[in-house]
Amino acid sequence: MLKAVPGTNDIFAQAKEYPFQEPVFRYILKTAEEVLRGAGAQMIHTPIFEYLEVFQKGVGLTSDIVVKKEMYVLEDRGGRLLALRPEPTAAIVRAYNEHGMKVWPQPVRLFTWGPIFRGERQQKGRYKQFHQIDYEALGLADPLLDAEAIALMVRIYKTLGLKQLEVKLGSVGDPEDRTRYNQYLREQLSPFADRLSPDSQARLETNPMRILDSKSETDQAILVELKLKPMLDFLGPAAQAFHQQVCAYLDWLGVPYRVDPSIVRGLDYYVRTAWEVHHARIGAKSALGGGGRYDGLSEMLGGPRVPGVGFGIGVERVAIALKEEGVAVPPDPSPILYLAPLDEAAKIEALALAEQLRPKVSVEMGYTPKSPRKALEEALKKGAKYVGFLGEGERAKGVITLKHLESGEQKELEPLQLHSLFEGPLGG
RNA sequence: GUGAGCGUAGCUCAGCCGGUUAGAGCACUGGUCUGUGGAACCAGGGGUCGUGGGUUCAAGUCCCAUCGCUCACCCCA
Repeated sequence: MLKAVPGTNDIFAQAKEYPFQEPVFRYILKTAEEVLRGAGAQMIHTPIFEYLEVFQKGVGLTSDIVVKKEMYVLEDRGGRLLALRPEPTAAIVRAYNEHGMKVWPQPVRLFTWGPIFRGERQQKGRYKQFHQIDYEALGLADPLLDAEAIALMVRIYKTLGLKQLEVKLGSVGDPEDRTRYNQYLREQLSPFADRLSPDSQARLETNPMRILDSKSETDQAILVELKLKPMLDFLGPAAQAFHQQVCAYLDWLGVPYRVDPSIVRGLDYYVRTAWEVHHARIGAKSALGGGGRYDGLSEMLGGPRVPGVGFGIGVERVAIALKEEGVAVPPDPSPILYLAPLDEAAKIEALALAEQLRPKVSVEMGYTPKSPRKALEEALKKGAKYVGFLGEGERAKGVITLKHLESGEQKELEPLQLHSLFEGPLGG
């Protein structure tokens, strides 16, 4: 039998894996949408695939997404290469440029949500197709926007009911700063090159900063031994001031964070502010989401200089965190009325009545005639408020028998009376 | 790509030292109960025991291979 691709999930209410239940996803998306709309951001949906170049250039040639070939690439009829989006930011910047949003009042603040694709092997909290909520503030390079983005992100988590959060804030500096830092790291680490893990030896050339968060024990031992200075010590005056301003704004807002000098982002386009929000119990990957500033991204895509800051929230990881913290998620709504046909002829009568009452009243029905007892049990399982019986007796009198499940009260009503009953504030 | 653990009903699992016709609970359908409350009892449907090969009089059980799943590494959400 064919199965879903490993690392992808069917998301529906009864799904066995708790976090991947549709009501949980809806709760997360709805909450995020309320927070972000409430903050004046506007929803945008970009296609889930773009020309490959958008992500190649946007994400950076030394990023793992490109280097390790984690993008799903497809070929269009004309031979153009397309890619399923491995992250949303580059596509949003592309859209900003394509639609001339630079003439709008700046900053332009956008958000989106949807599936993201990366060719990775599945494990807990990591999937080939996962979902992100994404927020971007474009067109203005002000640390106030960085602080606001962090505050909004934290607000989303808190509104959802999460408590065990930690914001790790750092700065990756400006490109010049990073060049100086990488140079410093190469100088310090080169003498130990042969003792480094193979991965890290390669990184020594391409991106020495990545060595810093290597999980290899020998690498870490070397790092500890060398007492390397953190990136933050290499910030130029501008980046330094910017970082301090972000911190000051966060202090002013009362948003708790911890400065983490070792924060390194996986995507090449980040400059200055970089942060991650972590949660205690998500499995090996504890990041609930991350964000940063990417002032150079637009130019990498061949556009004008457009500063920007934004974040991505991993929906699956938030779902796992909600489960771990035991946060109750609103269930699917129950029907108000359950119509129970008691014989064959009543089936169409029930459906016709349901159609008349819908959509004002949420009506479900039994599609197979059953004994009143069975019908009652089914209505209870569905969580209905009322049961309407339609059978021989009702047909003769032109009524339906309506029973209120909680009180047990029951009366025979004509269809018109039924309509007016549900006119009322709660449906009686 | 690498490593480890696990594959028996839709789900959770039991199945001893290899031994007759492969089991339980949940879920589903029906009956007890022919027009009234989630129960209980009874019955029923549902299985290529992941797949292929080997050992054996005999394999769900032992051996080999293979596939799948999960977790972890790398890295990220």
